[in-house]
Amino acid sequence: MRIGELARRTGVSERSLRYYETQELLRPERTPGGHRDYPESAVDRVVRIQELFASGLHSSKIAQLLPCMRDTDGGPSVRATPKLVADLTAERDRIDRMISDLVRSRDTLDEVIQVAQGR
Amino acid sequence: MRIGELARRTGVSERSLRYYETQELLRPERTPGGHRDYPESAVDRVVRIQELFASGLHSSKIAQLLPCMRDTDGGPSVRATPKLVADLTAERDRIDRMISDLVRSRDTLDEVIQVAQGR
DNA sequence: CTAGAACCTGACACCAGTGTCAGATTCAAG
DNA sequence: CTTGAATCTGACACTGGTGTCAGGTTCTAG
Repeated sequence: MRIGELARRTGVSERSLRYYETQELLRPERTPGGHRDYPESAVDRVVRIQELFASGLHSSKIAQLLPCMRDTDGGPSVRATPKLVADLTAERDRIDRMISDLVRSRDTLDEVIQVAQGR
Repeated sequence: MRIGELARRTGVSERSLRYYETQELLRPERTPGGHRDYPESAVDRVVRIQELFASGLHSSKIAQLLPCMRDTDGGPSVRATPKLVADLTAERDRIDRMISDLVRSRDTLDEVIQVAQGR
């Protein structure tokens, strides 16, 4: 599929999809004329990438991580190196802390909203 | 208390504490010589501010939000305007979505870590 | 063949909180 | 008083994913 359709279906801008390619997160085929041609599996992959970006991972970590995920492209999943596992574990813990912050902030907002709306 | 101690106790840099002041998130007293002098309650307040920043709120929203929180300084809490309530509700929903993303990312990382570590 | 939509590359800008440095002033202990 | 630690203001840089624009090429329906 072409970049326009992929953008539409994932909600990610064409600009970002091209950026992902420079970061080696996506490797679309090319038509003879040079247009990008993505496989169907790219949709899921892009959604995953977006989630990981939203979670604060940098593109280089995501690039290392992707080949270790299964169901990415049906391909055999590469096993993460001990170094990468250590990095990912640190990210995991950071995400845990971030979730805690978010929950506290949500509670804070809820309280203010509730107080403001009548009692 | 002085800025150094506040920084130490909250884990927030002095640079950031000064920045918070320009954004009107903190309003410390000043010594005759011009040094900042924070009340004890500033510690909690700074922690809250950090959580809110970490949750993606911008300083202007936080500045509007803070006076509506209770326990901020023992002072009477201002009631949020309908406009502000609408904004905060949108933020709340955004935070909810962010938490969902984070949980999914955490699950992704957990799976890769688990696969890599023996079976 | 042709027109318009879609796509290409490359470049510049932005955001907004934070790090860091420089040079001057204030504070507090001896 | 002196001296070293702490603080002050102001300025510049960075980060890294994304928006946007320009100028050119490819695709596809009629």
